[in-house]
Amino acid sequence: MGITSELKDWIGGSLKSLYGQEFEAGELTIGTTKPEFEGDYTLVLFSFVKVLKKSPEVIGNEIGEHLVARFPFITAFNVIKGFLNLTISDTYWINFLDRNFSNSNYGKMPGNNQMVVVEYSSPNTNKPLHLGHLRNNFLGWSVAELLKVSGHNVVKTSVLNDRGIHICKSMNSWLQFADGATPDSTGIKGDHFVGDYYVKAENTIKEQAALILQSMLAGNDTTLDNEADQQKAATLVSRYYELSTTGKNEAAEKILDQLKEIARNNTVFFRQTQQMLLDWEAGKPAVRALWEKMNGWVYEGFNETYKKIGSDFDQNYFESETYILGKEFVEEGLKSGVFFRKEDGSCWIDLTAEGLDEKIVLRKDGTSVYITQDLGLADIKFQQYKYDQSIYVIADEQNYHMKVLKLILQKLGKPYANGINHLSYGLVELPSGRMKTREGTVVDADELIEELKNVARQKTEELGKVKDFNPGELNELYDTIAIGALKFFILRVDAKKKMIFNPEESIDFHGFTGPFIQWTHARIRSILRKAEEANYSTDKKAGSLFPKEKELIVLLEQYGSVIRQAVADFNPSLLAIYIYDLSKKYNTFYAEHPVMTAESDEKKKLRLNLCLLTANVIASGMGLLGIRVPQRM
RNA sequence: GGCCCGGUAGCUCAGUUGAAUAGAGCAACUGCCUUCUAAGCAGUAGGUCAUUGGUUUGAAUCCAAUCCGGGUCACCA
Repeated sequence: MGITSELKDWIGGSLKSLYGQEFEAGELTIGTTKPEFEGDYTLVLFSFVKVLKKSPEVIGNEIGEHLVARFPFITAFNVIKGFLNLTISDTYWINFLDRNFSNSNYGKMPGNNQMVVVEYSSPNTNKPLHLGHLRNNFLGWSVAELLKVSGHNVVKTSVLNDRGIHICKSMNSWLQFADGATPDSTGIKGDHFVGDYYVKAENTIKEQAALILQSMLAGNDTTLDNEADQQKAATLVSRYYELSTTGKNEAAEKILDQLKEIARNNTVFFRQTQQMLLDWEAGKPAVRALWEKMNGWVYEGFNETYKKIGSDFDQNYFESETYILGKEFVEEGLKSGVFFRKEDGSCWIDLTAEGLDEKIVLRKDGTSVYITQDLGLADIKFQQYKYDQSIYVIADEQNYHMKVLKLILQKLGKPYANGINHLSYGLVELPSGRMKTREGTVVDADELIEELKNVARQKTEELGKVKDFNPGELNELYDTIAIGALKFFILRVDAKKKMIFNPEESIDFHGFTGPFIQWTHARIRSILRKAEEANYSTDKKAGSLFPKEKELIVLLEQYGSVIRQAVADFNPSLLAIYIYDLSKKYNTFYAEHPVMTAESDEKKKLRLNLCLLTANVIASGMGLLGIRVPQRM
């Protein structure tokens, strides 16, 4: 189970027999001993002082003596201030290493029959994936793997946002500007190809809107095609002039924004796009065919990128199929009084008692809104998988939405509501702030990976350690390093926090990075290959450990508890940090102790086992982050 | 404005449910490759943990207030 919980058991036993007091495991604070003190693990004594009415020194000595007398694996103790430092015997650690060095399942937990659905990625089909999507993909994939390794059954799902006004913009743009061009005819990757037409659409709307705005400000509103807009615009324009002539520029700006919005909605291009959406909903064959064709291009592009970054899904849901869902929920909610209908026919839920607002669940025209669709999808997922937990990997912009989703399902008395969890992650920002598609400040996923591959190639050629690799092997290595650098860079930071990506400084290959860990692994493999060539083997067992050897084993022993913590918190960064610490520790050990030329056979054997277990834990841990480790680099 | 999240070294980030002198990497400086891969190791320097007050044997961590930054409160998804 892990040395820490074992120690807690032992200490709990000592406390009971010494003082007749029961303590819960949570009441015992145990951590690794700071390097400047003697010992391996440390118990904090302050919390016992009040209950036991003795000084920490006395308590520490009494517990220490009791433990040393009862457990041969605890060989020594010392009490400094309020801390009891315990030394675990070398034999304990050597035995641990013996038991696990060749255990290929080290760190894995047995199955627990829990079903977990993880929804992640969920892109729009009108533009290629960018850095923000990557964080989502890496997190979702890694959390799913962490759940698997800790014994859960996992289904990875994705919702493709494949319909809506944004998709129609790309379609309309393609019709007007493409002249029949396709990804094949141009050689452009499908998702980028469609994304380019989306950008063209936005630019067209912007240009047309600018003209309309100009004309509105000149007092000419005939370009607006309905009276309501004309009146609204006229009022806003006069207010705008009023504010700007009296120097209230900030308020005037806000009015101008509203006018811009009206102008956008009145452009010919936008009107056409709206009509297209209506035609799509009516099932007009030509529009549907175009829609399918263009989405097909995007999927081809996505699949290529997914393959490159290692994302995979057991089940795809399509918004074009789910957007009508959830209406039966509304009926059900109205009947049970959880929802109510307003005069205009729209349906709502009142969440003010929970400190939230009223939330609409059905439009007055009877169509579903976002939250309604999600209610329906949650239900479909449950029917399909009978999940114990359903995890949504979604950016923290949607914290409120997810809170509402769970709350509504709870109010409707759905048994699966409590299993809904939001893995909320912060946005990836540039030093200049948020990435914006409209402003072209988005870091494209494919381009970024290509750049990193180039850096990997350059660096590898410089070092010249794999000159015998063939082109295929080299390409695979560059992929491994580039994706490793990128994934580690993103996964090493706490998902909840927003992170800043600086494209100038780009992603490093030294220090606290993926390539450093990959290189450490390659370095270990190199030793292990040498040992294999030498056909080395012995039955001799070492009897004692050097500090660097012991520290490494102590760290290796913690792998399982790190995984448990990472799963419990849905937080792969704990694992990333751990693997880095382990690599760092190994390199320190490496610099101090030779393996193949060790001072004795038993030391050589011990260190080879240490190398093997370290390599296995690095490979397995990196695997859980979705990062491959090379044999050589 | 209501609600939510954040503020730790020049920069990017750690800091489990409060515990010993707040840690890494990058950038700067010093050593170390005829010995298992130097994408490394060892070391130096760098901090008013946003501010103020409180709780506690003990606070970066908990509480309150203030300041700064972000998100959200759509018949968009």
